[in-house]
Amino acid sequence: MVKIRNIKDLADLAGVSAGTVSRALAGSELISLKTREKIKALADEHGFRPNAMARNLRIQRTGAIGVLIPLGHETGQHISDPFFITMLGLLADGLTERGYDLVLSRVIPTDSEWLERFVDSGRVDGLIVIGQSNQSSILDAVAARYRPLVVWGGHVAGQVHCSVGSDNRLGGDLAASHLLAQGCHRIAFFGDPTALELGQRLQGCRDAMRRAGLDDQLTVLPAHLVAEDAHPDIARFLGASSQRPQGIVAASDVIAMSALRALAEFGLAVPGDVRVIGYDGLAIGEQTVPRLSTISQDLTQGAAHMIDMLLRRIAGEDTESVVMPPHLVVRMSS
Amino acid sequence: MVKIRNIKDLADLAGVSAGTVSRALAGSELISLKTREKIKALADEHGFRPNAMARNLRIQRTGAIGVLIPLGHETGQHISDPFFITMLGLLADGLTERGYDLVLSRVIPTDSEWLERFVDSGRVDGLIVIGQSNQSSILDAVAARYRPLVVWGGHVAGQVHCSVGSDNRLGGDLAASHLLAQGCHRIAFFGDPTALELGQRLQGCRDAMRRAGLDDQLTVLPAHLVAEDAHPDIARFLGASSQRPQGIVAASDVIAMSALRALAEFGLAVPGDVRVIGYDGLAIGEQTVPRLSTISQDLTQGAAHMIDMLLRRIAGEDTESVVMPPHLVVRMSS
DNA sequence: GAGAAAAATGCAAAGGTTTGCATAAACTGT
DNA sequence: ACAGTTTATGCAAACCTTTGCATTTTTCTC
Repeated sequence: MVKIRNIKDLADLAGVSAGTVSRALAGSELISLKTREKIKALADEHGFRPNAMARNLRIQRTGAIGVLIPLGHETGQHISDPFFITMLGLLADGLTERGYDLVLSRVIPTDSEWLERFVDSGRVDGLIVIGQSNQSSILDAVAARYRPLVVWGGHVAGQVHCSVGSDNRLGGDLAASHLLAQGCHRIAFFGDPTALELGQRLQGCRDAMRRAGLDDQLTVLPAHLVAEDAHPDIARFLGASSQRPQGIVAASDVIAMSALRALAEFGLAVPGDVRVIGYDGLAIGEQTVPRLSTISQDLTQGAAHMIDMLLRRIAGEDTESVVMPPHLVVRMSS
Repeated sequence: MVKIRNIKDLADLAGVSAGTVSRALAGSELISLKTREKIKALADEHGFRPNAMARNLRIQRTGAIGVLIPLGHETGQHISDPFFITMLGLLADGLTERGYDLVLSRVIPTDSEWLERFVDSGRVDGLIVIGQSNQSSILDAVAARYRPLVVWGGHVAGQVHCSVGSDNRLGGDLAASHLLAQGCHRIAFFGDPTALELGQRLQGCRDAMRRAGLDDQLTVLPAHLVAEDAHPDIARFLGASSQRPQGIVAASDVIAMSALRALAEFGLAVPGDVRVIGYDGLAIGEQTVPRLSTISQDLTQGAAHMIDMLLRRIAGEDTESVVMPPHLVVRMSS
């Protein structure tokens, strides 16, 4: 049995031309049902699949979507936030379903060209960036000339790039309002507002505080997103502040977990002494002690939106940014 | 300014041949330094990069490594275990460093061809599979004919595929021995032993129990790996068992988190009433209340090993499986 | 059964690189 | 100034498909 290396080999074997084989394998109606099935059977038998690279070159598409995770506001290199695997899983499934591969790349933006490089490399048909981090202007610059780009994150007026995300400001507002309603006056925000989304969440907290006439009762601790780094900062903060906060709005569920642990170590009861609310609505929040209240974002829908919009952009359409409503989920920590 | 679409355009512009441009951009010594720099400058100026697909076709490599996560023993579709994002991050970094893209795919093995399909698609130069799940025999079958394949997971005698992982049996043994040393007699194992690695961890527990003469004091609760699903099972188990375990060996840190929460809800103190130890050594274990004891595996080293071995396999070398020693990390939960 | 229409297949170009080999240009030494 | 090297560049094949158009084969109609 000869080894079938390409379409030509199979064509010779079947006694037809290469073009016919190509069309037959693609299921083209141009080829008679009889030969079509004969060729398919032959291909199956020899385990032959047309070379993907040659195909890509010819039809001028890679069949791959790049997913980038910029870590601009991260000092550490690690990234263990379950948020990302949740989002990645959803994207991987959705893209596979649509016939695309997912090319993953983490980026620590040291220069301003990290995105250009990827775009120009021609390795993907489109790009999804997860989180703007502090790289909004670069995203805008590239989006101006490169259409198939969709970003998970916040939306601001005048933004050039197309984004999908929850209304972070509203989310922050919901979180702070909830704590205020529970009787907290002094509130602390844990998170680095340099990142666009987190800045918006903080803004939302400010809104709520202002409405309550408690503008000056909000303090900010720019804890790092990275769980392992956040804890010392949080511990120091709780130890130092003479005016201990009565409520904590954490910019993510993972930061909230760090907060829960630090509070436990200080012997403070949650929600008795301090109330805590996270952000993201991850599954892990169900497993904390006490179970974490949070502002949940619908990642399933978000991922679906991103994929849908990206494919439309690849097809040449234009799409508007999407801002989804976040939801307050009250569990045991507040 | 004309648009440079390919090497030929640039060649015409520079007044040289396409071959020269190709070599110049590749930095070949065959081309004089002068022309080399002139061409590079010209390429820069026009933002030109050689077409990746054409390149791939010509040199017969995709420059991509597939990373598959089979979810064979999972009932649910979700997968939020931080283990994966940690591993994925390490792999992404390592592969990027070596000039490879990472193509991610989650697989729910419904038939026996999920792996064949990916291998034969020709979209990648090599494959890393994370976790054997219950698909060991399929991995073996494919490994017999497809060399560039490395698997994260357990190792068993006679195994065909090349694996990298920690000594799960030893790890299970360490965990159980530790609990025994703390005075626990009745021990429960939380995890689905259908998955190869988890089965080995259970085996290790059995070893330790046997040495202590307590073979019959070990019970098994095949909780699902998925955090959100595990909790009800665990709660039911704790509620039902007349002989409540004094120690719990969880097959992963995430399962351990579920256990911690369930115990808290039953009003049981950890480690006072029940001692708990997890497996993986993830960062998240530092953030639980109480901080989680665990068996840690060195994922950084593991990822490095997998990449190294895979590249050697791509180069045609042969490689032996690697079994790394796990380490007992005692924190507050045991 | 001849001619026209329809159906099935073949031909060859195009997609953009890389690279072995051939050729041309620039040197070396005498 | 010339033969002999060395160095720099050009040529064209190869990588493997897909697809518009040309051509052959089949089917149908009268």
